[in-house]
Amino acid sequence: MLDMKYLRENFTEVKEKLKFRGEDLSDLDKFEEWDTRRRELITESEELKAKRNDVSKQISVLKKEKQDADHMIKEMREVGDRIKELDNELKELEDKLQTLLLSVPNIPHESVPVGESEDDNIEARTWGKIPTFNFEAKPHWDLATNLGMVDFERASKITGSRFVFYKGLGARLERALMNFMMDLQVDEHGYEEAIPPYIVNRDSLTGTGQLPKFEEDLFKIEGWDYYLIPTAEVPVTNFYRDEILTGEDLPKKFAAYSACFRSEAGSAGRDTRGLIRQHQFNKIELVQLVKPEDSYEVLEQLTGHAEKVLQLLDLPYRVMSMCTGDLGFTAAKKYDIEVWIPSSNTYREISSCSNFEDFQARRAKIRFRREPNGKPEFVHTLNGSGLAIGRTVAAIIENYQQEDGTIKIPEVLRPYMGNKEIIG
RNA sequence: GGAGGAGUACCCAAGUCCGGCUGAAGGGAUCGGUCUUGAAAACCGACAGGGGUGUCAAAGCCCGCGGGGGUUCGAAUCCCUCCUCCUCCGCCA
Repeated sequence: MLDMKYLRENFTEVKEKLKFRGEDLSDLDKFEEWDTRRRELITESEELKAKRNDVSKQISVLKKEKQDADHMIKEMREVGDRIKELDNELKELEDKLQTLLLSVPNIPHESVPVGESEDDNIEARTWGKIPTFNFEAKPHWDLATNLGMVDFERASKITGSRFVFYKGLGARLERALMNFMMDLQVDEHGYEEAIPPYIVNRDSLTGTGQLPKFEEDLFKIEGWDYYLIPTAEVPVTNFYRDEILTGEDLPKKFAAYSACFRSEAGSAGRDTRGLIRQHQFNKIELVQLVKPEDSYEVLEQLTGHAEKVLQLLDLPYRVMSMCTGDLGFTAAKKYDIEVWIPSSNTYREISSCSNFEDFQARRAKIRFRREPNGKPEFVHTLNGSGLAIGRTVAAIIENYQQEDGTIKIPEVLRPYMGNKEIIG
């Protein structure tokens, strides 16, 4: 959410910057009119309230002295009615204004490349050597199924499409990665370990920006105003919602393990096979709350923390800087980390690291005080996958496959896999 | 699921029956000071906070006693509703 005062004072400039996002901004035109009317209503209502407060005190005195106050009471009754009218109109208007503000995307940072689609994203760097095979690389779903690591067909029977049943060394690999990633982020990068609720309420999803605009992407619990989390970002960022931290509290760094649930509305037919696009997947999520002046430096660090996982697993990847048209609704700046997937001869997103500046903090009212008696300021929030575990499994299976269909286990994972060296 | 109880500021807590100098007491913590070689103790002082409006800035004003609504000239106090927490019973991983 943008700051109302900032929007008021920089209206044309903000509109100009948001244009590059390629989102529909026609509603924004109503802002100035509504904002003006809002302040008119507040002024009139508050003047009357001041009067009422004053006269009520006089009435109190008169009553105590056993004097007549009927005419004042009668007058104040009318004032009260008028206040009620004004406040009703005000509430209606503020609801509309709030809805409007909640649907305006974040302003891109000046370092974000201008562009319309993913084709305009800029490659920031690449790492690792793309493997060459002297045989035809097989897709991970065939390899994993043949090795008894996963069962897609039975998952479909049990639930439906876009679900997977991990078993045997597949389940073990998933669990090994979970522990490996968490140990790295906690022990080496200083994050606090977290396991959040997988079900959250509407306020939390509004705080991080999934609601009100993107309800169709979520699974909702029938009969409740609860939703399955699409990412641990939601419960973890909301940990300090409606709170004021102190300057010394910052930065807050969480590494959270959770399952993630996504309806994948609108991606029918895409990535229908394999582990890439599932309704449910596991993820280690990095979340940081920092002082505003630190957030861009921290974005680089946090992206590095995610990259480190791939480096230790020796999986080739590239880092893409998202252009204005591919930023998403909430981010001011975003890097996607894409891992090499041999069977499709391309890089696929495995992590997304974003700086939201104060966009989420304002929605969720997460603030801090620099000095004991200082004015509260909004923190900056950041997050990034460190990493999506299902996609990491897919990448390992494909990059570490051997001609006979077995999979070499990356060395750093072997302690987590009973010191096995090969799945086969 | 059944029966009770409770939410007041950073923490504890009075006030709620009986609406009006409560414009929220008191204590602790915190911050500043005096004293001291330094510290502790003691004493003195500051301390709702937050939001809104307004303004170059400010003053002023409005709203704030878990959230929302209502009654009233006037609500921490009365009414309705929701949420959270606690105790007991039942059930249960």
